[in-house]
Amino acid sequence: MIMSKTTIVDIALALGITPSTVSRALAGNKKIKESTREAVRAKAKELGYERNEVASNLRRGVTKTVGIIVPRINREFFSSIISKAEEVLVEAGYSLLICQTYEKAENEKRALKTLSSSRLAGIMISHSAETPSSKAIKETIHGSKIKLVQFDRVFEDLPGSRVVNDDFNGAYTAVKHLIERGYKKIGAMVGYDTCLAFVNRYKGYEAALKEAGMPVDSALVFPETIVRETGYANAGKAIDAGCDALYSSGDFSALGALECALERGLRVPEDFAIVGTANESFTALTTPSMSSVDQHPSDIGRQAAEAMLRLLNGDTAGEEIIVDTELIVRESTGGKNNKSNKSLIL
Amino acid sequence: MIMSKTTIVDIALALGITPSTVSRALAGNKKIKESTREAVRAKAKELGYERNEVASNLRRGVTKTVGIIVPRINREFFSSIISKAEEVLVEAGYSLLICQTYEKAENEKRALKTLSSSRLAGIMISHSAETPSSKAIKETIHGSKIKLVQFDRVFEDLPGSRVVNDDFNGAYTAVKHLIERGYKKIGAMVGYDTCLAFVNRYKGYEAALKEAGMPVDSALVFPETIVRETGYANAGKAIDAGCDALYSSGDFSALGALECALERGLRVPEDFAIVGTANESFTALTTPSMSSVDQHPSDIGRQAAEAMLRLLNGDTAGEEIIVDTELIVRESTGGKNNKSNKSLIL
DNA sequence: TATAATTGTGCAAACGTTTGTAAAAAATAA
DNA sequence: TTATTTTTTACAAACGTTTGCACAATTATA
Repeated sequence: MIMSKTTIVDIALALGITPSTVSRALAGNKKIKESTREAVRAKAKELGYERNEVASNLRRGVTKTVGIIVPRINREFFSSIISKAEEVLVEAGYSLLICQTYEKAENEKRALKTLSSSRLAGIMISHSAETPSSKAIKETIHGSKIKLVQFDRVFEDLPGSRVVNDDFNGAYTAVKHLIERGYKKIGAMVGYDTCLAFVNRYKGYEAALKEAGMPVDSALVFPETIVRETGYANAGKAIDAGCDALYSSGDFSALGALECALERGLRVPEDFAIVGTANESFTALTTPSMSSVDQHPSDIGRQAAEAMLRLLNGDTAGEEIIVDTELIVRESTGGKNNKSNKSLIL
Repeated sequence: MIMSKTTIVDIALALGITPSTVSRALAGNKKIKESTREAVRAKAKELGYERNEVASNLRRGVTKTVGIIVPRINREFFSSIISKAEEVLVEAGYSLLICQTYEKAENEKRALKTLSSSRLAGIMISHSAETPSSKAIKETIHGSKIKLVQFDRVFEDLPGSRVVNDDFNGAYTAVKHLIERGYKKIGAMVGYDTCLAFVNRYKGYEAALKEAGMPVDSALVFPETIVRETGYANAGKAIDAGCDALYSSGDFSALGALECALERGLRVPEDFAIVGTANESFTALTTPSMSSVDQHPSDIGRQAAEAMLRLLNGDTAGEEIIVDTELIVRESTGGKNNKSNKSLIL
């Protein structure tokens, strides 16, 4: 027995009332008599009624869906953000649509178009590394009531809210830790200067050195070093230049650096120390285990989602939220073999 | 200048034609004169027209959105599936909505309701471990034209397509490998028997032993062992029972087992061998590195998405797709220190 | 030239809901 | 009782698109 979906009209007909009353009753409108509301609810249940969100969305001019745009879904950092954001949004009655850009500006543009076309309530975005400016988003947002929350990788000239790590402090703390452990020549593997997060981390590195009265040597700073291969290669250069420690803007490049140091017969952490960024779960499992700056991606996801809900409720026009970082000290900087890692429970 | 979105009516008015013609022109309908089509396209661009998908969806009775329901997004296995599925679906003009169940049957039910209410074109689902039967899904699907693709964790009494690993063979190959390496008493850490995948893996384990003329001792089989803690605990029991090798249905339990063996002073792989399942990226980084059965999650994601597209196109009523597994041999079973791992490139 | 076939557009209804306004019903006040 | 207020429900339009059918315009056939 194939049955077409029941509508409010079916319910109205069955009860001898009008669709508008049914609609209001189901919405819990106080203007509708308690007894009618009950009758409607009962009949709805009886007929297996399910609201057609599409029709509702069209009429209301906005959906109960939020889109999230990230470079890649299968990156622990992003999937943790998405996971928590989904939890918060679902709790508030919203759904989450995902798009990934693979770091391509072009894909980001396409994703924005799709989301805008679907009249989403809001967009949460972490820009692709290749996106040169906020132009494409500005055009999408302009004149539409769509709400915007940027996280992690943000542009500062866009409306809406932003959620970022305390990147400066994360790097500062990591480098200060290296200094306190007695390392004398500390290099840095950093990212792209189009990206604020990387710039701020570099500043933190610089500040920690200056505070300790140590020179900042640009020959020991390796830009655009965020993958394993470049980490491996540039660690070699750093070692050749006499570094006894490396701060890295990423865990994958730190992993490459660790492999390079070990291959060269250096003892880690006795001869050479490494601290990474992101606290990817694998950092707890390398030998030696790696110190890393945890970015609390779950918190970023929660904060971003909550900021979105506030925008949607009209509670705010935009805010800037800073999520703190946390240095996890492990063997690669002389800590204990702390293999525990929440993300590896299951 | 706040401008409300342009509609096809605006375009029609501007060109002195009707909305229906505009609609057809934009759809590329051949019945519309080439010159009109061009004029419409030009005007649409000029006015910054963007199709209202919501209205389109309502009229057509179906959306261009597919929902995906998984236990957890931030699990490497699932995020890899989602990532590839998203890529395939976007390519075909669909969007992807995500829901996670945290392994709770109740959340799965709610997710299904949401997706059904939003009139999605299809649902891709990997069931929560706690979902006892296909009942909830059956009710959601029943009488609706929504398409269903199950992957990884499936029920066999549901319509639509299924994408699963060759779990039997994955386990069989892994255990056979242990036998060939000379291990004599091989235990198994398996999952829940409500889940077909786990059952099939157990069968593969059993088959490999039988084929080699080795006894299958139920005292060496540890059910419901998929997390690190139970892996650690049950590995202790296995060692006490005289095992010299363990096959595990998961990498996290295998990790626990590895830690247990090392703590007890056993040499891995000389005294004790371990092979896990899923080839999580961390398996390449432990010391010793761990052998594991790769499930090719990306392939699962691609196959599931393509199966969904075929269902949506009406090319098929349902199919069963088997994705092959691949044993990655590393140090924990006497292989070389193969640290390379595609998921760790960046 | 008339007729038929073909091609290109217009008309209007429909998708299922929400909501402003009007009207009916019930309750209260005069 | 009638007038007034309050409560409850109905009416109808709207959201922006798609699409079956009808009709007009054009071209081909007789």
